[in-house]
Amino acid sequence: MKRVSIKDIAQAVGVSTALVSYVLNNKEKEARVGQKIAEVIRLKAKELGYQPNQIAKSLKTGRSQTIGLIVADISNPFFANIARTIEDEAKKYNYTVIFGSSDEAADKSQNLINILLERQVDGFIIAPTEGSEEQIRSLQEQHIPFVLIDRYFPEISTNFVVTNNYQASYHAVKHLARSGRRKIAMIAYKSGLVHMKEREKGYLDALADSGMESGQGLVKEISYNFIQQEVGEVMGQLMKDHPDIDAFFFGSNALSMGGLRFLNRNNYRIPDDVSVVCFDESEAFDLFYAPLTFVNQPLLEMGKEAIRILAGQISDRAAALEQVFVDSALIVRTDK
Amino acid sequence: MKRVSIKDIAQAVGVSTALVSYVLNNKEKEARVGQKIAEVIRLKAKELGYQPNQIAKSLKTGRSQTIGLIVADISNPFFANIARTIEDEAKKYNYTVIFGSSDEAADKSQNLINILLERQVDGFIIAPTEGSEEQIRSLQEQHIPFVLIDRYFPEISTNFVVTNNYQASYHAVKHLARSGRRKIAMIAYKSGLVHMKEREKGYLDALADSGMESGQGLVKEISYNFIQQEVGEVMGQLMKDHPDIDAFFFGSNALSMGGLRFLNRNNYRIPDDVSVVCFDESEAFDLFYAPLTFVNQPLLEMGKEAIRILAGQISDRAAALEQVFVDSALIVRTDK
DNA sequence: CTGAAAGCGCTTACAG
DNA sequence: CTGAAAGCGCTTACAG
Repeated sequence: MKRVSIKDIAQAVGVSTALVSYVLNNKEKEARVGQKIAEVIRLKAKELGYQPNQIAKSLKTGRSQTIGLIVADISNPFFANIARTIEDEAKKYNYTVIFGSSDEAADKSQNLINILLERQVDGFIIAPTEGSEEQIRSLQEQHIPFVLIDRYFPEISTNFVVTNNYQASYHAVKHLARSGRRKIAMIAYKSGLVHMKEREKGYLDALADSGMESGQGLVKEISYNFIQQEVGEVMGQLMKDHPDIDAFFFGSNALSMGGLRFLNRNNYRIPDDVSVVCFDESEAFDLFYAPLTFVNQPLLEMGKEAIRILAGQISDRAAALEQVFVDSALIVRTDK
Repeated sequence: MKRVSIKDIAQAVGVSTALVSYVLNNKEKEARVGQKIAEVIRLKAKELGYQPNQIAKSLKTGRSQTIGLIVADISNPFFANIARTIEDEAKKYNYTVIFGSSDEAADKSQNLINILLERQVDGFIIAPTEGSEEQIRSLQEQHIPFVLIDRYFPEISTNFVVTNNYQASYHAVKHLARSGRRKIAMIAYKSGLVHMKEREKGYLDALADSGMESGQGLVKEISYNFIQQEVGEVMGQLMKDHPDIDAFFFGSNALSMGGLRFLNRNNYRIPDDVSVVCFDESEAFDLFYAPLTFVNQPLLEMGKEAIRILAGQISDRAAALEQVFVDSALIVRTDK
């Protein structure tokens, strides 16, 4: 059962495909198509249940109206939420989104980029993995529009939308210090990526500015692929070496989950034994026995900005780079 | 900067585009292309950094190697996890996935289907919304491959992969009864969709089989769009009307979250005041003060099956329908 | 106001 | 073993 094409309509009405194309794309004025014939064409199109073939359109116009979204893992709530805002925003610009999960692995990222490029996406939104600098540079050389999200490479001039990680982290730790905590540990990812480094830096500076001894030995880095296993070991060791730790700052939502689980299992009470601040929200917090303070990234705003910038780059390759730092809020929760 | 095409390679090597096409698609044997020339072509392709244009390929072959995934909401952990398994499985079959969220609204679903159809997806995986029967029938009439997931329409013969909702629900409630609960309420969605209806039926039958009075008055239905508001009101009213309720069965992950939040806020202790069983897992359970028993759907298996069936339908439109019921496990958690 | 025609980048019989 | 050619479904100058 062949789908109906522009040609079918043209034949049915008795005009050329050119007219049909103009009318169906609302270019009647530019093409000065007759009023009545336009009406007839439109009617026939509806009657036959015509659906434009976007693939054919793309081939001709060089625009697929599709964008590629590469995140670390679509099943991670942080990225799932980002994906949703991007989906909604993209729709407003008439874009459809193809997504892929890189699992923080450069080779998977490269593979995804290739596949999406073959699919002729008009642009990318990418949460770049460690070691993907060359991939990003290559995109740049090919003049393919993209905007990085969540992280970026300081040494490469690109569009990006990220939260102000340093500041968010600094405030979070300052908050702990102000509420009287004197030995604050941080659990982070083992990653050279700027977002994590900035979070660590914010933590360290906040310690220093609060007159605490350098936290160097109190920042622990976990492998992305073994969070659940490593978090327990690492925190266990930390508490053994430093029984006087009185607060934890968790560098991401997955780290928070793992860390809180450890604290629960080992019967550390929050906030009596240790205080906790988490980077990113989790719906799990709502059910936790203690109110949890966390850094709240404005996902909706990030998604909006990313699409806005990308759409701008697509329609004008010469558009100026945009580097957006959005501010995260520290949501302080306490009812004691 | 034009991307390099098959024509560029042909010219550079001095052969026809036909040869290049055959070689690059590994059809040298069928086309009996010369060994050496094949090698030269391959080399030149690599040298020029050739990337096939999948759009052009699609137009010619009528296959986009793309599948459309329609879920209720990609930011819902249940669907985000499904999406991930589908992404991974699809890749194995060389498919790429475009997704969209319907928000359980039939008009959005229709809109998504249209957009994806225009994009020439080879098939769909759909968690159908209430009232989308006609959309599904229409897909069927157009002989477009698809498989429903999570829910289906009993009155329409289609492929689907769903969990055995009735059974899962029945066991869950039986479990509560066996552990001595005598007045079990259920919080469900207001929905005519079979998955929710079956869950309610399983609940009712389990009550009856356990010698409890009909639970009719103890099933409450919440509007999808107002969970957080309604759940509190509804449960508050329930507890007022039936102070002797000693257990709740929550019909979905979002309902569980809302319900548990209500219990927390109102200081009902689990399991001392009320017992709870949830449909679907949530990472929030790990951090909850009490061990939570839940129905665990095998998402990975569901994703695998869905793609397997869809791929089968795509390559053979005449393939027999497949209706898969996977079994969910009741994960009993208790350390008291 | 309208039509004939080229062409987007491929694949694939067909002919030799 | 290889090339010329048609055609997938569109858009868009160009000519009239």
